Amino acid sequence: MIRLGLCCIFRDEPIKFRRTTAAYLQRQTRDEGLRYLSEIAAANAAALKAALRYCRDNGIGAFRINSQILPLKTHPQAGYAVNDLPGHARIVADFKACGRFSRQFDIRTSFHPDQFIVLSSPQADVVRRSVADLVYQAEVAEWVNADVINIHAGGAYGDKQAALGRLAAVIDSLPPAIRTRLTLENDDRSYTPRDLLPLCERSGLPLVYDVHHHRCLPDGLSEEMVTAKALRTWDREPLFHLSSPADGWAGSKPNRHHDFIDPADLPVTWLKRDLTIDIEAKAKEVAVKKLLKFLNKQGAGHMTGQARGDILKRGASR
DNA sequence: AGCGGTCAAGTTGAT
DNA sequence: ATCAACTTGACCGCT
Repeated sequence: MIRLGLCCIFRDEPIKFRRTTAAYLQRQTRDEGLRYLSEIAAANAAALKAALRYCRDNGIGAFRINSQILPLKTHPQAGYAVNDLPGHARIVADFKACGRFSRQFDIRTSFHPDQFIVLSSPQADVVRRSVADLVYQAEVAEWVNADVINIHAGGAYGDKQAALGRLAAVIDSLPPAIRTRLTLENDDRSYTPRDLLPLCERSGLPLVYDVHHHRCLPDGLSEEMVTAKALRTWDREPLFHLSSPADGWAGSKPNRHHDFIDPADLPVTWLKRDLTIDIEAKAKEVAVKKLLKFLNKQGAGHMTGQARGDILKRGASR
């Protein structure tokens, strides 16, 4: 029932995604740069396939794809169209093969555009560039069968309600490829579940409930309450986030992520339901496998007969 | 071959 | 007023 998700990269497994920098590209001719970007894109499509295969083979049910899978795609100078890349047909075909693999083995994929993607900004150009990046990520999402593009609400600018109003207006203007995948996540600085739930309910956007952020920035709503409300914003399998604090809850910086997940940080109300939990832990696949092992043991421990093993959608022991 | 400074972008909050 | 912290390494220039 529960599936655990791995975020973007591996700690031990030799699966790497490549990148480059604008400075490096700008020292070359346009053609040389595009050839280089094409190599990286092809390598990243291969790495994604390897990542999905790893997930399948290790009982990991979801994989978050780094937003730099096509590096510098929308950079003002170094940016490019897919069709500019030499061998683009093959590259797109490779990504689409990842999409078929994802469907075939039920490995859910998602995107999490980084902090520069801000739809609530009062600066029109910031919003324009953010939307351009979402267009790119939605294009790749179509290829690879990703059903979630998850963003934060952005800055508060001293007036959260005004910022949320701008956000809602931008959301309404987005093309379907983005709109149908877009989700909102509570953050640990400005926007709590209490802030976001009304917008989610009104705009029909699912809430990606990050319980770690909620613990860092509480809003008076209980975890049980937010869990229940967030579940209702989803028209498909919900996706939540989980992490543990690096130095414990009493440490100086509880918002920093630990290498692993302390099972005590997993809300009990999340168990035994259809749910994707993205594991934000620095030990990456090692941390996911460790939690899977714990949950399997746990599931077998307090359940009997037919229910045995059903706690997890995908078993860890293969 | 290996090391380490640097990397497109926005916003906040700590100093 | 400046700058690290967010996700987090991987890359590229230099020795």
